[in-house]
Amino acid sequence: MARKKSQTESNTEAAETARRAPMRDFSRSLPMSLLRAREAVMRQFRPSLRNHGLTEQQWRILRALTTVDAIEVTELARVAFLLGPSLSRILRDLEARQLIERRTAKADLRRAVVSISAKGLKLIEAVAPTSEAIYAEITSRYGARKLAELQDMLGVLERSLVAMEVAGEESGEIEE
Amino acid sequence: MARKKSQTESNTEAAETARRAPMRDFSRSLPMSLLRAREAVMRQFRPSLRNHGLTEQQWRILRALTTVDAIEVTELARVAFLLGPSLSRILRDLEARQLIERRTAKADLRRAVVSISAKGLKLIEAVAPTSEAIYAEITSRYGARKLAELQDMLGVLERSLVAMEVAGEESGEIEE
DNA sequence: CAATATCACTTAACATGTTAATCATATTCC
DNA sequence: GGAATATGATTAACATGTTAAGTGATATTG
Repeated sequence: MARKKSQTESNTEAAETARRAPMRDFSRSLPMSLLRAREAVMRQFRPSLRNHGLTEQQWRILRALTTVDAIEVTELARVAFLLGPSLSRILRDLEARQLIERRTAKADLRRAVVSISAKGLKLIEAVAPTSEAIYAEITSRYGARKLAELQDMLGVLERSLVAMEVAGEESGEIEE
Repeated sequence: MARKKSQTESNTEAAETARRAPMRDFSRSLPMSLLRAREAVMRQFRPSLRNHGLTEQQWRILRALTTVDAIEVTELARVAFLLGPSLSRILRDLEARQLIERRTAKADLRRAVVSISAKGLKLIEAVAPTSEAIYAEITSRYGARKLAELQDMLGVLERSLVAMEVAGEESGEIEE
């Protein structure tokens, strides 16, 4: 875990040292690499979405809804990769803004079925050109082939971790 | 785009169709690939961190602090890849839990300098073995070489987007 | 068929992400 | 030197991430 300073230290000097060569190892961890890469990508999209009054997650949901006639909430959560509570809140807001429509399944009153509204479709169509242009620019800068390869590798990584059971509960907190 | 149902459809059937082959294209976008990969990785670490009363971000901060004697808040934000407001809140909490120490720079009263406390170091040392074991397991499953290659590609992606000015303000919009 | 478990959300509570505004100190420029 | 401006950090406000608990509907079981 990177050697620490040893004895009597001057903090000013240490701060200067840190400014010059700061924590190479730490910032190279896999989670950090993924986080920074994703942030670099999303930084490109956010301003455009914001101009249309949409957050990243709201856009994910509307975008997903354009590819189906209707979909149940749980399935939508899976596809848009959102947790239930987040999705619940966002759907409430999108429904209030009349960008989506929601109704209850007749066969099972527990289930709600969601679909995009005409207004929602119009909004998506307004945003899509810019988004696609940005995506094309990213692809062009990074290289289409390399991009496909990267996504393959990410998919493999994801699948190789699915089987890996969560290792967390080492120290016995068995109760409950 | 996954063929849609054709004519007279019962919504139940449509939902079933979506369950089987849902939105391949959408879930293959780069942001989604990165998000899912990162989530797959973090899912391994979160339970262990949680057992020690730490969130992912709190751990990032403490971990970063172990590699320096002291560091200014802005620099810490850069290294731990957190926005100022998030860091501000987290530092307040970590300070209240006496896991870090904070003091004001003598030369510039605006700047705060943060360092990890003995208690914080002890906590990190308690978490580190499990974290390192998980990281080793991930590396082993995915392959060390492949992992290094993936991180290289992520770094290249990140750097190739830095130059890409944010769309929506085509370098025109100078001030205000 | 009634008690119970399970399921599909939804709410609650707290932590962080994100942008804008604020506050105090530093720096610049006249 | 002092007003204008810039900078470091925090606070505010709102949206989402995350886990736990709640609610109503459906499935299971005895």
